Amino acid sequence: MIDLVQLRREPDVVKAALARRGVSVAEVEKAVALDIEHRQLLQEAERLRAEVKELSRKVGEARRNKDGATADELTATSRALGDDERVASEATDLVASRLRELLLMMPNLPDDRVPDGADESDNVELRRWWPGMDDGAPFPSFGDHQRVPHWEIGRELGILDMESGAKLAGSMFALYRGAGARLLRALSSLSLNRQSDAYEEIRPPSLALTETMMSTGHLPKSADDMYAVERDGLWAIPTGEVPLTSLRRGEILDESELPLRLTAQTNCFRREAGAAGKDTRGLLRVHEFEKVELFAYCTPEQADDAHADILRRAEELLQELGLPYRLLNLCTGDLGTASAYTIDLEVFSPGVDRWLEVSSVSWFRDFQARRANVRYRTSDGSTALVHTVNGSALGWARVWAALVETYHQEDGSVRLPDVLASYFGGDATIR
RNA sequence: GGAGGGAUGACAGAGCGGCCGAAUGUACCGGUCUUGAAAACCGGCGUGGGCUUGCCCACCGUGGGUUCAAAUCCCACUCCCUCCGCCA
Repeated sequence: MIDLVQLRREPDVVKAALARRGVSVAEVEKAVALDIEHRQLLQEAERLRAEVKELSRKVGEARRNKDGATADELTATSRALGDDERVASEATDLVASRLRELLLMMPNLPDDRVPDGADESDNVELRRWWPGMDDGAPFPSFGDHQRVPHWEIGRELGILDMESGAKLAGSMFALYRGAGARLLRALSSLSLNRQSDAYEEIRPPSLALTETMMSTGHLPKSADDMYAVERDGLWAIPTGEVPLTSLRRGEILDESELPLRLTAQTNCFRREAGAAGKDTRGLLRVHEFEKVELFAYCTPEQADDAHADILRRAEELLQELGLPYRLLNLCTGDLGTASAYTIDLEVFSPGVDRWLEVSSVSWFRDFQARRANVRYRTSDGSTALVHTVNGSALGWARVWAALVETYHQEDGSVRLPDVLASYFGGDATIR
């Protein structure tokens, strides 16, 4: 949620920033007007309530003094005022909830570093990495044996069975088997092992309350993209970010705890509404995938470092796996609702000949912290909202795809990088 | 799923419907004392919001209700504990 105080103080700044993200000026002005109206109503309601309280105090006093006549008179007056108070309060609450609804639908203010743009085609590529580039090697030219899509390799080797996934849960659900399943497990283990020096490992529930989903900004705006367990009022988490951000919801952290870094491996559920049929072959886009998330609560001053640390760790994993990738600075049109600044990592898939998003490293400023009400105690004793940052390290379905294609041998086997060998009993070749 | 008990400030723990935003203890912060520390003593010590910055309002698990007045009474829900049932 954006900062109401900032909206009051510098409405033009907010209007300009949100206009970059396609929020109309009229929308912002409506919020400003509702805020003014709300405060006026609030003053009146509180004035009446103060009077009722004062009268009630006097009623009690009169009763103690056995002055029944005065007490009855005051009671009557207070009762009438109470009716007025109720009306005023209801009017106040109505405006407050309208304002809240409006604010909940508004996206975060984009950072200055975010380029303007309409959609993903306007994202700005920052740089690329590939094995050997430091020694002057060119971007790899992939052989014909690497130009085979992962779903074909997966079927050939019996390690990926999309048909069975569909049989069990419908299309766009994957089923890994044998070495394919083991590879998935190895990737999560590898990542979690790499993060253990600085990030506490968490195993959160896969389902979340509506309130939990609200805190990250996934609800109310993106309800159609979430799986709902309606009967119990729960939602399947689309990312580990959801439970991690709410882990300390409503709490005041001590500044000495920050940055508080957490990591979690979770399954991520996404309905991908409207995506049916497009770029959905194999593992390109699935309804459920495994991901390791990195997350930090931090002070505003720590946010840049925390963001850089997550990005570095995600990059290091891709480098260890030897997969070429690129970094994109997301433009205003592609930025997630809650994010102020996001760097995407895309791995290259030679078999599909496309770049695949495997991580989004985002800084949310205090947008999520305001919704989740996570604050910290500063050294001078006051409280302030924390900043949240998070990123994947990594989303495994697409990494799995890129690995299988990149390391596909001419003889049809897949020889995985040595870093994974220990997870395969020493020989990470799938035949 | 059934029966019972509970939920109050950082923690522990009081709180006959009316000077209760809340006793007391611990922790914490400041001070006195001390060579220093401990102990003792003194003082301070929740979070939001509004505006005329001095006041007002809200918050005692959550949401309703009763009342002139609710931490306190009523209803529903959630969570925790104990017991029974079921179960990976």
